[in-house]
Amino acid sequence: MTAFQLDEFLPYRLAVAAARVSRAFERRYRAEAGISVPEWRVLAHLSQQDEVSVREIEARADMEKSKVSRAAARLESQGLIRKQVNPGDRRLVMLSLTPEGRAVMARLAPLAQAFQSELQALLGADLQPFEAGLAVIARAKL
Amino acid sequence: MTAFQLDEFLPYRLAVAAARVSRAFERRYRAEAGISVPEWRVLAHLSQQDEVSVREIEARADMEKSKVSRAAARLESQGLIRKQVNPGDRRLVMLSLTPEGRAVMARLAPLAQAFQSELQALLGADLQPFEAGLAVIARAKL
DNA sequence: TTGACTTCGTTGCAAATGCAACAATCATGG
DNA sequence: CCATGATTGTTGCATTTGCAACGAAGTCAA
Repeated sequence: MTAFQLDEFLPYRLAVAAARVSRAFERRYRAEAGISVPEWRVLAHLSQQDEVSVREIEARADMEKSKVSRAAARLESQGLIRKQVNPGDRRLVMLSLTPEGRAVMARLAPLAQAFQSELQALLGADLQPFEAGLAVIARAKL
Repeated sequence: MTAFQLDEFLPYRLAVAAARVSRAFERRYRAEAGISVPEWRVLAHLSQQDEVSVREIEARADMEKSKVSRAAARLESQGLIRKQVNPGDRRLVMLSLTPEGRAVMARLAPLAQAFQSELQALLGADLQPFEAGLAVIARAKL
């Protein structure tokens, strides 16, 4: 039996790559806006959809609802988002960007674009299949 | 200005994919051996190299040294690894598998192989470029 | 309407985490 | 030899995390 090789183990390599990329990008927006990863994700979600409930972010952003809830609380106390109870279904809390939050995203979006471009250049010809792989994994039932 | 699309943001997609894969695999070895992700990583490293210091694992496994240190402490108290001071350089702590640890890895390695095969099948023709992408990211200076 | 059940978001709590500080050890230059 | 600085691993501490429990709100059927 050949010994197990962690170096060639896909979940491991994927985790390491993701952590590296995440940390690198986090350094940039942390320096620019002083927010954490969960906060960034919530802001980013809100920037592409005006009113989103905690539940929806949980489902789409791969975050525990308590994580979303706490990130939202911090963002609210920083004045970047607003939380309001949905009148139609009072269990739902609708999150939306304040003008300050919108301004922060306006500064962050170019950073994100630039970082993405770096990554794309790095991947070169492998970019398309790489993205396809990510899509497959995101959809797969594991 | 086109709105920022989190769905198409590579770091985000990579993080989500990695987290999904990690959680899925963790469920399996957790059920089989009752260990955590950091503990699995340490064990796996030790199974491919007999004696490894905390420092080496830190460097290669993308883990904080305190994380490695604590995972090693737990594994030692479970009787899966042994810690001994390196006589040549007494700052170094050499970690190695006990027979019990080796037995656990013997049960876990086939699980890992099976999981890897699933992933490879999932990725299909995209596998090679996908792995190439991971390698590029792992090497890149971000 | 009532009562049982579900869904949503928050919170308590124990565990995990990252970072800085630290002691122990080693290396290096004088 | 000594003194200074670097390296290694552990620990203290504040923060973050995941999970379960919970209250509030909604649904549905009888």
